[in-house]
Amino acid sequence: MTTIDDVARAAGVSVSTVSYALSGKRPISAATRARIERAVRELGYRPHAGARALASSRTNVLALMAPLRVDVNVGVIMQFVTGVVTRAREFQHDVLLLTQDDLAGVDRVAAGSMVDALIMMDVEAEDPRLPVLRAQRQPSVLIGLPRDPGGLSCVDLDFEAAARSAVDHLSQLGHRSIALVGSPQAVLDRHTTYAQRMVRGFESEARRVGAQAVFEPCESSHAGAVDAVDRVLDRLPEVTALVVHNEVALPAVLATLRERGLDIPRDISLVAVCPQDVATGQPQPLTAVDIPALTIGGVAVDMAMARLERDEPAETRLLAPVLTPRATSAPARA
Amino acid sequence: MTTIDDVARAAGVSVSTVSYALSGKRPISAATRARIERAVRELGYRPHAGARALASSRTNVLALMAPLRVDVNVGVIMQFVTGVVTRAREFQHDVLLLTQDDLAGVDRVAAGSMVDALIMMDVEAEDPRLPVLRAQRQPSVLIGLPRDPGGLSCVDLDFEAAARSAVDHLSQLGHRSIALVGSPQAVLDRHTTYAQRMVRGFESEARRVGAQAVFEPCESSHAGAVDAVDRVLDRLPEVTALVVHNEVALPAVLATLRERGLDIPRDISLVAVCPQDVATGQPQPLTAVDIPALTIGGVAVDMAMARLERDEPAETRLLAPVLTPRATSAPARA
DNA sequence: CTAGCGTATCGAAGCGCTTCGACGATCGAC
DNA sequence: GTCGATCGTCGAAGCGCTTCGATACGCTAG
Repeated sequence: MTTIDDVARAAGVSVSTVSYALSGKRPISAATRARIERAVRELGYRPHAGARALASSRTNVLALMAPLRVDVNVGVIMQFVTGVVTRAREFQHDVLLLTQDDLAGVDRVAAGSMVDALIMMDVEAEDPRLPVLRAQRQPSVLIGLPRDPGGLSCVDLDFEAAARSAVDHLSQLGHRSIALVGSPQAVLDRHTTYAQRMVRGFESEARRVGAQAVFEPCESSHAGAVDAVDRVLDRLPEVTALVVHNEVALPAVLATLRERGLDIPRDISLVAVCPQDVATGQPQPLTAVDIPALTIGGVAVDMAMARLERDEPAETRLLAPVLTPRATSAPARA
Repeated sequence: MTTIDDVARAAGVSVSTVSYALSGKRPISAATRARIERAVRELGYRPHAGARALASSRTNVLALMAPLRVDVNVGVIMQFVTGVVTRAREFQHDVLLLTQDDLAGVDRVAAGSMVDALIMMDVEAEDPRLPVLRAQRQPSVLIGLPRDPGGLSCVDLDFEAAARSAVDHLSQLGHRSIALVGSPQAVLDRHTTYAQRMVRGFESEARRVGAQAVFEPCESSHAGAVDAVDRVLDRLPEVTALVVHNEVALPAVLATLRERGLDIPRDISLVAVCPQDVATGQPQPLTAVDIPALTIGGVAVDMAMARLERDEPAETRLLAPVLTPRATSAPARA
């Protein structure tokens, strides 16, 4: 292993000069810097991460807790993760991956000084990890919105507004009977707030525009989708529009509607709440409110860095929804 | 931050005694050990990862390079990752996540001593990362099979055998005209060997059992699936069985067959090569060769640890395929 | 001509841990 | 009663880096 000592010797300067040349924390003459850079290149020098962390109490690593179960929406999670990793790299940080259920992991990596900050996905209303996060000296950022952020930064899509904009869009097209096919019951029971915020926005906006509204949770499977659609048709036979907030069930929902003899958008309009690539990857491009997972992941990193580098206080950011009309929404028939 | 010094003082012993008590590398009397453990607990002591890495040249971190693009099969990747993270924890290791394209990342984390070993997914025949991996002092494990492993450990499903067992199963049911709907052309072009091994196994086994065989690549989209199915029906009108090795296109393939008036398994049998949960999560449970992604991820960690702890030499492990007959394969009609 | 300043560099301390060699005490064997 | 092992513990060195204070030098201002 080549160390900073080797570099210093090769460049004919002291160790501290090398350190300052590489970090830029003190002025170094152009000539000296050049000699050092040359030595670094020729020796293939890489600072030892552990030594650096020990001396500077900065690790240049971020922890990311991701739900690695298969029941949740894998695609969206992957995008969050990608967003985090990509943006982290732009800040010279690497990402340590923890599983959602690894409560002890938070303490291990934070108290053990393995990371500079933590990012946590899929937060629940009363998430048991929150107190643990608050106990650490490193800042953390939540993707999602607990009941009480209390000192932790949060970022998420404004699902309430997303639901409202979906209902609004449909209402403006003349629809008066709208159903929400949502997250699985288990997700609601878990008090994952995005699901609840979605329902709240849906119901309040329907009330405001004077539309009939029913909400049905939907398991993330083919059978679950069939069930949910049938329950909707049963509870609200005059339904002319659907808001679907369940990427996994989406294809099955579409298929079931078709099987029930309903044409989209002739008989029934549909607005999905899902990532853009899911919306455009279906047999029919879906009118949808985008879930900008990549962006959200990136913003989470930005927020972590803001606290780290300029120790800005914790804040909550809710991203405004963007609805893109595509092929699946049309005026209600008179 | 509480340090090992604090613990030593609290327990009334020297620093080295604390270290030995915690690592177990030298015998410590039960009484002393108890005092130390008590101090650790009361002070909430956590060893500083960087300091430990510096002193011991062990980081207890594994690097995992995962393809975080969306075009590949996200679900399977997630399972690999989960398998790796879960198993790594059993060896007291954490996982640092790198993106596939981050070639410099390999050098950064390995040469910078951030990790003890590297695991790389989605290996191509002539992967440009291989020389970089070979240049590091840390061992690496590939998930996949390059043309020349040359000193690197490899683990993967035996896709050639998987294809053979699928063809065999169909052949025994009397099918004589079999098509393989496979990976996207882009994956083949990239020389991802699992796709090639699949095709090779498919074609050789079809030849052996004397069945007609055609292979069609298939884009991972609805349109791509429709295309692929139509091309198959066009090239081999008498086809009675399909092997599908493309989880993303799977639902669309099933839907297209139905749309073309073909009933499964009455008119056409189907064997998928996909993770078990995908096979059983379809509208109809699929006869399938399991891709045991979780297991493979775990085995990758085992192999890394074997080299680390008992420095065993590099080896290649191909997991034997398991075909489970379900609802989509039936005897060919006479 | 000198006081004072900014610039470029150096030396040394210290970050928190592991590990090696040493040492006193205890014990069984002769 | 003595000798060597064995056991439990300690002290100190050292892992590779950052950072603080000091220093040396060349300037400019007065």
